[in-house]
Amino acid sequence: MSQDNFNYSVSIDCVIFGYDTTDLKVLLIKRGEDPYCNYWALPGDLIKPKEDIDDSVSRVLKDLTGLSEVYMNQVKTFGDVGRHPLGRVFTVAYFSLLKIGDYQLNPSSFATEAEWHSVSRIGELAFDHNKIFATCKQELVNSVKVKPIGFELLPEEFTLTELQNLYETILQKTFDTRNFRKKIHAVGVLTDTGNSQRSVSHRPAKLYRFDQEKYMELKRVGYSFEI
Amino acid sequence: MSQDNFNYSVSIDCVIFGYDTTDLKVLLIKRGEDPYCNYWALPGDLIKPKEDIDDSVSRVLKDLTGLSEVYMNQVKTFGDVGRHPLGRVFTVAYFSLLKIGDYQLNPSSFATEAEWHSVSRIGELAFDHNKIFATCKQELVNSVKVKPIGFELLPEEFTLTELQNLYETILQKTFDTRNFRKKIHAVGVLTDTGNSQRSVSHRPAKLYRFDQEKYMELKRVGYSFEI
DNA sequence: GCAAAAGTGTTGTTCGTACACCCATGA
DNA sequence: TCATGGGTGTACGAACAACACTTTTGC
Repeated sequence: MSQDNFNYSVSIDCVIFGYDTTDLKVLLIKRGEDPYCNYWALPGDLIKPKEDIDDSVSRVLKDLTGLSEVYMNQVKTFGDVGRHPLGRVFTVAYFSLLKIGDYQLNPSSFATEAEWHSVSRIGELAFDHNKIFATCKQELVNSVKVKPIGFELLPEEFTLTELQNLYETILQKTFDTRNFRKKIHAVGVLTDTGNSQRSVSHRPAKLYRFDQEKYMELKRVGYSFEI
Repeated sequence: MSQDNFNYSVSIDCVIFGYDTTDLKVLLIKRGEDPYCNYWALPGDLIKPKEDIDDSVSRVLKDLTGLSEVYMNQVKTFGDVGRHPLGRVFTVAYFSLLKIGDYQLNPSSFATEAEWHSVSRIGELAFDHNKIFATCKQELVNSVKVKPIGFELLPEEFTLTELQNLYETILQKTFDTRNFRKKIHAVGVLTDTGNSQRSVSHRPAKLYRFDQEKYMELKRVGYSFEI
């Protein structure tokens, strides 16, 4: 293997999902330079020479949102010959999930502008980012059916109605309230916090918390979640 | 983005599965050069400058086995800083499935030696190939539960017992014969060929064929298979 | 007391699982 | 005729889907 073989560039791109009580959103940045200047794009960056792939994603997430320990999941690598006008750039696509309330735009971010967009209203993105986005959204749908990752999108304490709305939004279908609650309780990864909603003009809902330990235990014994 | 950013190399590696009536196998090559000279390794190659990722995999498969149109599936990209001693090499891992009877080692292959190994008896492989292999094997297990890809590993015409053995081997569990057949027939992607086994010293089994069209139709209407 | 969302149980149906015997062939 | 694997149906229990009314709060 000669030096001639080290001619490529590799980046990561990240489909960052958030959820704000009614709507599934994705965080996009507006590009400030060519190519695709002024287009909305997925946040991403070139991988640095001494940086593992996952670390590169963590860095981008941290720079952009200020958050560490964000849920993330490698989805697929895109590398078609013509996908980047400046040369052969491979990109490793991830999706990640964050609690939208925790997020604050980092003003020193490399992007000129970052904004949440409804996943149902995404226009034409830079590069092949529409394709990447579609793939990652599908992967979110597949994952959410089988792993209890929905919690990553909700605040620490949440009501069962909020959880149900989240699942209905992502999976684009409705659930029967009673059956949904039965199923969730059967899974057994929720803890009743003892708290309730306050100052709502109807019967206040109980607040629950996701129990990471119970989930780990279930995973250990080979449990498979299915909503 | 300056020229300085085009310093990396990208390869594909392929976990090629085959099945020979009792055993799930993987095709490994023996490396003829350093690093890891004389180690068994996953077949793979650097991606060429004008070659899409999938095309690169097809090329490697064709060179090695003579086969085109082999089932293949991108699994994950590995790119840890130290994974390759000669520089920063990312590798996109695929698994693929082929009918072991169709395979003939191409004598002009780039490998010094290629050989089927039982998946249960894999030694220490070159680079991080043990990790890649484990990831791909797990992905095969996940996929086979939910997509009828098992057929890719069997000859054109096969018996239900062969199919059951295949699933039992991959999933490492046993199925009740009657229940297995009920489920397979319910899926409805098998066609009775009208043929039977010949010259077996017991009641000859019917031969079935996988019906690609019926499968496509099911996929179109949003069907989800579950064995 | 009324509007608004929270919360809760039962029943019928479907699906999965467990289980044992006769059949067709070659030797 | 015997050895070998091929092929089939039923009954029970578990899981899932459908469905309506009472409760708690703010105004």
